[in-house]
Amino acid sequence: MTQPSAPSAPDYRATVFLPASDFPMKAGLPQLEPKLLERWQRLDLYKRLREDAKGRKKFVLHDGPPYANGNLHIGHALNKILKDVIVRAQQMMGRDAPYVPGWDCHGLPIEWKIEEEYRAKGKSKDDVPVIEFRRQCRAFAEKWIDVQKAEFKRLGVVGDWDNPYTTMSFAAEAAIVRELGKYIMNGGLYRGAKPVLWSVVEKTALADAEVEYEDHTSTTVWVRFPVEKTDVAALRGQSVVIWTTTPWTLPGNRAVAFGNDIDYAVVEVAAIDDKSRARVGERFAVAEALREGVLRSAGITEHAVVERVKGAAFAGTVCRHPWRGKGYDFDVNLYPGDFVTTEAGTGFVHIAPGHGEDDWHVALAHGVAIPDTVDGDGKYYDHVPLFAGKHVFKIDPDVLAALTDAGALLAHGKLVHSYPHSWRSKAPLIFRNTPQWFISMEKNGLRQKALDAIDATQWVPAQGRNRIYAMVESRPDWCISRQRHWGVPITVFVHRQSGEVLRDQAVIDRIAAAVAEEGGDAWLTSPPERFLGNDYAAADYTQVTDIIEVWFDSGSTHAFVLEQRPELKWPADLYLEGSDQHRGWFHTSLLESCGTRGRAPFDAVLTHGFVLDERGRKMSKSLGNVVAPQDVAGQQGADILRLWVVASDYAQDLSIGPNILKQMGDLYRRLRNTLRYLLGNLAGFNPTERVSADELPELERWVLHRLAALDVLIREACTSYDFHGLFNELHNFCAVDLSAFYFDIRKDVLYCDAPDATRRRACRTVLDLIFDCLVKWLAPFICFTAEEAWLIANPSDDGSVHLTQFPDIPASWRDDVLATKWYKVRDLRRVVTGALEVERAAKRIGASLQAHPHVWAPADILEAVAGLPLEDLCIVSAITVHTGTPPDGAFTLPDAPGIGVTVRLAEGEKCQRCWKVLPDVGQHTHPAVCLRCDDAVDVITAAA
RNA sequence: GGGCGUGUAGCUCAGUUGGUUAGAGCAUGCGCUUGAUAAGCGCAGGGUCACUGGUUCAAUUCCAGUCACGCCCA
Repeated sequence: MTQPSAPSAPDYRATVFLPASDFPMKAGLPQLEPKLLERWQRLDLYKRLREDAKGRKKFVLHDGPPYANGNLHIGHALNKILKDVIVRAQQMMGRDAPYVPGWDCHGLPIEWKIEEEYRAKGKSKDDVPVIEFRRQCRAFAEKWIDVQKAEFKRLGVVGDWDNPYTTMSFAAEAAIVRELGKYIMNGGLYRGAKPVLWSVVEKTALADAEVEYEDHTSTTVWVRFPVEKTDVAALRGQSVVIWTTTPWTLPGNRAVAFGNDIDYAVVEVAAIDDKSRARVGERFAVAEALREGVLRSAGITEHAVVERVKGAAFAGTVCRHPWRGKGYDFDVNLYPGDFVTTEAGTGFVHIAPGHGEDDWHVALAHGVAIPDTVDGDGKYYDHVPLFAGKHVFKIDPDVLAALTDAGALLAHGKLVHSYPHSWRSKAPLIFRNTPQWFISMEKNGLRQKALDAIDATQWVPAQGRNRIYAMVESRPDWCISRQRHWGVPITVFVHRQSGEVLRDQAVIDRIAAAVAEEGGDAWLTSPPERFLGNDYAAADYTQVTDIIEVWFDSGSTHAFVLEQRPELKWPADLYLEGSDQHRGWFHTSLLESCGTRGRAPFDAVLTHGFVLDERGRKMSKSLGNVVAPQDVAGQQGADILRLWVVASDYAQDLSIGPNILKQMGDLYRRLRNTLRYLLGNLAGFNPTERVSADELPELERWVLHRLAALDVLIREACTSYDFHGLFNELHNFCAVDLSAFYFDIRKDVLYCDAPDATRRRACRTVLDLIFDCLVKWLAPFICFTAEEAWLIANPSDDGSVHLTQFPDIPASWRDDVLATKWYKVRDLRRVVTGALEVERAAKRIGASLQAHPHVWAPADILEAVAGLPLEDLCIVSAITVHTGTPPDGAFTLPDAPGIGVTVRLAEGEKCQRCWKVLPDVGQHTHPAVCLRCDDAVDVITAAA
């Protein structure tokens, strides 16, 4: 055992260099971060960054605009932090990386909010002038821009917040008008009539993104269509049965579709139950696969199949509309349709060309008239027999009655199924034939240009390419019109006589100039002569009053942001959004740009997944699993949230919740304590202490090698925007290489060597380098903490770690031979450490300095450790190395073959200063110390 | 219902061109230290690699299907 120190043992604590730092262990991020934000504001950091980077190669990440309503949610935070990390990393890798945030301002959700305010006051929006209504929408957007701006800034996102872009600035609106003008001039824009998803509540067509699918109970009907003429003998004078979940579309029926390859049966009814509407002896056709179900639904208990045919046999078949004689006196022809399936129904699909996409295509293909039957409110037009003026959502009983009167109703029922609803009003939608404005996918080869552009783009991760390619390949023409108020007007004049769109660049220029001065209101408030000039008579033209859908706005940001801001460039290096934007912003930006400029507005597109809770579920108020970024920033700090972003694999969906945030807090503490320990041991560090590289001990050179290896990783990861693996590496470096190895070993030197000892100066030289690397590498990630630490090491009124670049690592630091050798050193150390653990468990030692291990090792290991201060590396007071095989009973590890360790107690007494147990303790000038400490105390007292 | 994805320890992530006991860090437990101390060091436990089939001498890895979850579409 060590000698117990005498009660009067001298206290050398004052002569030991313990870490001392103003960098607190406890971060207090919620208090610290706002102060640093103030500092950056005072420094005008964004402007300084631009000045610093002037002339460097640009890196432009173009911000996808969030919608300006409501507070930020965790998805916004993920997106903006990821952007910020990339922008900061590029800047620190030597690029000029400006970042101009933006907002999407027009559109239905804001319009709806304003309408709600009116409704709350018992007023209708129709009571206010359009201009006033638009003014209120604008004010609403402005309010939320301010709120979101503050919330984004709080997360540490650096950018040109004083000068962001918005889609509602007059300049943007004018640019959008000019973009639209390009499609007017090149013929890509056309007016079509087409069934679109329509909300009868909001009285508008809806964009795909505005539609939600929810369960809805529909009335289902099985309807006989009497056959006039057919080649299927058994069916003559009988009927074809259709099934539909939308009885209200029957007045719009103009055809019936069948599947060419489907097997059909003509059945004859033999017996029915008492509730059945079928008639014994009647015949009808139905798909063989659906026969049983149809018969059951119709209450038919016995039947005979009188003929079986392939669907193709129905070609040329003509039916009557069930309401013939009541205003529906037209033929209903049967046509093949590849959308017909045997999954539900009867195998015959009723075709109402104004009420469905498939229906519309069938009508177009066969020259069937496309009737308008329903107005914008959901009421049948006056010209619709039987149902004029009635509402489609209340008409089911009338339709059933009329079908029954006509003897056409075979059966009816109810069905709960997924059905489109408006995302705002939650009301069910209908397909309705409406005049709309489209951008053609084929005119000017837009589709092919877009597909080519997709292949010319780098997609990160690569799967994104397939996703958007499939969409663009199959998408219909782009419907850009909305029958609403809050948006950029579709600035088109249509000739009253010919219906032709006016194509005149001079007119477009006049409109754009007016919009640039007065906003989109100019179109609504000016007399048409202002734009038409003297070349056209206003009386000859009608002015379109629709507005442009918001996706065209945001799809045009490249035109009014990238192209027009001198600090940016077109195309952008990178677009970065959630994976839903394959259908959204990536998609519309691609189309808009390909249609006007022939290529994508980006070179690369990065997508990230969605944020889920810790169990992988969507966040929702009802589940109570929502994590708000404002709460995280306020309770744990924005740096914790930033760490979460960086530690997560954004290529997949991301999880967050209390446990994960706690873990991020733990990881953060390790990083923070590493910085703190570095700062603490660099207290009073003076560059003149530095030791040149060739004087460094091997251990220090090994650390430099690790820094060099990390430097490569950092640059690779930042270049490929792939941070989570890097973050693991950085954290492991701090935990494993530094804290558990280098720092632990060098404590003795740092604390106890004399200040002028080369060994200590070498260590501090390297600590300084580690700190410089680490704080800069971490700066894009934990931007607040990095700044806090940086300012302690580099006090300054106007300095910032964010104005630095990643350190240039000399190539000479890399030493792979040394690294290989030190794997062996650490193998040996692991065996020693393991042996000490056995001693500790047996209560023979406590501190490792009480031990004197004897080590047996193979020649290659011994060669590796030759000349190294093994007792320091193993943190023991003495160590003895033997060649040959270890004795029986020596401690070994399976993965370190040939290395064996036995442990004896170190001989001598405990040095009261450095706590090593050494034979010479007590033989020097100062009492109860070893030789090294004796000298050190001399130096320190002499200096004092 | 269709398209695109994902599923490896409690958590964040590695890994496998198919091949011995599947790794790291964190968390947990135990021990040490008490001169990084609401810190530091060490050791240990913890995984039927979503499930089921198939190919193969051999599958977590390849194939097919199933389930779960997410995004997009209908």
